[in-house]
Amino acid sequence: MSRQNPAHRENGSEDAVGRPPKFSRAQVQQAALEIVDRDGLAELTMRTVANALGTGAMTLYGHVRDRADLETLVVDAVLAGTDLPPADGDWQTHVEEICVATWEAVRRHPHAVPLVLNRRGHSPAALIVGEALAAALQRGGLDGKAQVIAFRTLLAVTVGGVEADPGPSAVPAKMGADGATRFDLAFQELLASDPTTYPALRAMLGPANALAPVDIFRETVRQAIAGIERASP
Amino acid sequence: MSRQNPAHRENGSEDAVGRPPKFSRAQVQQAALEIVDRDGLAELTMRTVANALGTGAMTLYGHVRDRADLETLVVDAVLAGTDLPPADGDWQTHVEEICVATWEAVRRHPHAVPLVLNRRGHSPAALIVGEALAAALQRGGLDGKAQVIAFRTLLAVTVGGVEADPGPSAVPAKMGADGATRFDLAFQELLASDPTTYPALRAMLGPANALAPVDIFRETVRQAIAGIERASP
DNA sequence: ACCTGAACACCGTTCAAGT
DNA sequence: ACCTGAACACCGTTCAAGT
Repeated sequence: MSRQNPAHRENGSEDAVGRPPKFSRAQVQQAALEIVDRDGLAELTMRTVANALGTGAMTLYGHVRDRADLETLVVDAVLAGTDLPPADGDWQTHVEEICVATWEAVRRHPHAVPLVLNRRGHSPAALIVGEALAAALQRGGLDGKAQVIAFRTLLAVTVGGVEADPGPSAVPAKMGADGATRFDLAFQELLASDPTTYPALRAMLGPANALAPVDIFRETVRQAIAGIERASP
Repeated sequence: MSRQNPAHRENGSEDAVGRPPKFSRAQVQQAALEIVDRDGLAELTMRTVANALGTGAMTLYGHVRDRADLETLVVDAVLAGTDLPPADGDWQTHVEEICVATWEAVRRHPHAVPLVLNRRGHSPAALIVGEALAAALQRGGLDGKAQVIAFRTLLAVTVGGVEADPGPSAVPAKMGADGATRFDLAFQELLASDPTTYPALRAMLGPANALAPVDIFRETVRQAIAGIERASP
């Protein structure tokens, strides 16, 4: 997992004569994720990560290309936590479980959500999840165009599901650029500040708050799968 | 549009004796969006926006609470560009057109996509789009739980659709924290760098690249609607 | 009331040295 | 070969003045 840049060596493999590196890229990854989970996104810094590893900021550049690479490392750690289900049973259930497992993995790290949205395309772990999803759709008999559409629908539903409701994030000590309150809360606040308009939105508030997030998400995935089946019966 | 913080006065309404403000919040919004579109996200700065308006950075704080508020202003401008369709014809087509219109509005500002993902919950313009979508679903006879699920599905598909393929962004002069290459490109690069694994993903590359982004997106919306219909016939 | 420069406490990253 | 402090060119924002 997470071998991002071939130019950076993995682990303690000292080639030639020099000293072995003080720590591995995996340790950088773990330290970064811990900081994000514990202190929030705004605290993720070259300096804070280096400090957690007991070195100076510049030492990180032996393991990480730049700040974007560090962020990718965090995203990769989050997505690597996806508990992919075995490929048995009907393909519909299999697809559903893959999406829910991915959603749950991201939800375990609410502070990392903005990073996941922006950098999942660079994460090798995202490839593994994507491959599982694509294979499940193949197993369902979809091919070519139908498979591409279905793949994009399910990816969009999963990513969009995380984005809309990234989970209860403890208010970070220092507010990140992404804001302390997440979408749903902010949305409801906005709605509350203008109580005369938006009747259709307001009518949904009651039913929405009566449902558990995971149930809402699972149902959106089921509806997506139903739509896929109907398109390719 | 975009009255975010009641503490900040709109436009040139000088109350009492003092001098009138040199510019309006709307002008800040326009200047910020222009910078994002032209120079990319990394160039959006209190100082660059202020400079575009011919003042010092601190003057912005009369119109904007902080940097996050400035970003919300950009998001609001993007979403306010949504060309909402009239509410006639069948509700399915109406819903489809709302989603496509939203997707197109965001796609007109590819550099702003990360901002939209992170801050749409704070945008009044997002409320307007959401209300239109909710009303269309009501018109389709959905109510309570079914409406909430359908709303979340369509929102997820739209947001996720933008995220997965935010459109061709001219390489910014200075690369932003979000990276110059967008998801799809990065993903294909990653895939190409490991040509032995991920057969199911690789099998989709051909069909995927043969389809126009808008066609893919429209089809995912149609499938989502089909799934909604099946759940609430 | 509104504007604004100076200054503060940060960033990511380059550079030039250390061992 | 690997590490690292100093330094550079930035940030967002506070503060204390200006008019």
